[in-house]
Amino acid sequence: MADAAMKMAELSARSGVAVATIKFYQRENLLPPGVRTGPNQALYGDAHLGRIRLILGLTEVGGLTVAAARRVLEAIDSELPLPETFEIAQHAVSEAVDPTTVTADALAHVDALMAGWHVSDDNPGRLAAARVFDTFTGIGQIDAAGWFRRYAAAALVAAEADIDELDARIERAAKAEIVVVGTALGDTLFSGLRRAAQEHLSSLRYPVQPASEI
Amino acid sequence: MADAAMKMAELSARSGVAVATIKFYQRENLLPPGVRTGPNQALYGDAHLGRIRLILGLTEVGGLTVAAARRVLEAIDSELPLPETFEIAQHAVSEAVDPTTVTADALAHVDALMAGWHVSDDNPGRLAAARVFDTFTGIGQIDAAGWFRRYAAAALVAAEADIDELDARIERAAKAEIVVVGTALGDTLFSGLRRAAQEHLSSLRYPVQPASEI
DNA sequence: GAATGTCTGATAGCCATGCTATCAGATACC
DNA sequence: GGTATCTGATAGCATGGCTATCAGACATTC
Repeated sequence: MADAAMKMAELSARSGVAVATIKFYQRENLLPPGVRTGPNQALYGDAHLGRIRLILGLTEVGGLTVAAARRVLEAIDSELPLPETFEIAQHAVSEAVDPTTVTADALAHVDALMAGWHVSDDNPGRLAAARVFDTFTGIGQIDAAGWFRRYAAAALVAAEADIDELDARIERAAKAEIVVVGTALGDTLFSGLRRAAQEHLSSLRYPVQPASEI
Repeated sequence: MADAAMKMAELSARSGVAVATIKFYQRENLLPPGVRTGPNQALYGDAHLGRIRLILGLTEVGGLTVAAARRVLEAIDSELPLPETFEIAQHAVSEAVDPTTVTADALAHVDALMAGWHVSDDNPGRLAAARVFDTFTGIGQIDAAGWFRRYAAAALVAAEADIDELDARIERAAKAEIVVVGTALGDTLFSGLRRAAQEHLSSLRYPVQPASEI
């Protein structure tokens, strides 16, 4: 199974992705070209197969657009220092928030939560959190400060787990991949686990009684 | 400002949403019709304004599709018991995961994390988490168990905050709205805060040095 | 050394989503 | 009574993510 060389048809069969779609990924620069063996022949290897699986993970599971996946994959492939790779991944998975659309009040509240954190002003997450704050108050939900504080605590736990995973890798390529994958899939993982935890806690606190009406 | 009655043009101006878009929301049953005062005249109130803001929050900030937002709004409007409303909101914000696409192994791992939790087998979050597990191992990242465990802890913290917010409301309508909004926006909030926490922890652990490379 | 099948890049098309533009007729209101 | 505005209905448009088709170049088998 080591370093199998194959042509397009086999790559398609093994990845479960249609030939036309693989070509689409190549056109979009998500997938490098094969090794050319003639004007219209090329061979693909296990690296291509892995790359396709990574693309599917980012797009289908992580919910990234093709454009975001491209930026993220470029960051992996680059030889940029890790912090830059991290930053690119963060920007790719966070859809841009126009800074002028969030209120100063919301930013102040969010910054208060993150007192003591070293976070740059244009961190995409900071703006996204502030926008959630604005949305909450705009909808008429007030007193969300406690909710926000506890989410910040949860976020810190998750981010520590992320960084520890990063530390556990040695090579830059492995670190870069875990940064990207963790950034993209961490959101999906958390939201899944939160749903499960909600059901668990809800069933504890609101036990289902016969003919209950609340 | 109480219960202002207005026509379409004013509703559009006050919400910042184009008239055609408001009509689109009505067609899609996101927004109830106005109070008809003639064959081609209708009046709208503050409830419509609030509803539009809620729609924008769900779609633009929470990232719901129009179809998902419709399901969620219907759940709010219904007089269903709260647990059902919760469940609808959960399904609406989680894109469906085909249970046959996740491996038994992944489910076993996820279930091990949630040992002691009361979670039904078809909880969408459980399946989503298992799919992330599969994606992780399919990409060649192993030993993610520690990472998963810590995310589960974070999810529990967040879910507790969710349920406490719910308990803080009294009326069903308020509870239903916080359930829906919290479910939809909680993911966005967390992902923002996690990004910020990542930058914070990363800067602590990998201090930027002059000419550092890694 | 041809016949048959497979590969290639390029191009165009398709479908879903989320609006947006236009229309014709009815009403508001000065 | 005349202009501005409202109404629902319908059609159109932009983007994203594929997917189908094509003509021409190999490859493989006999």
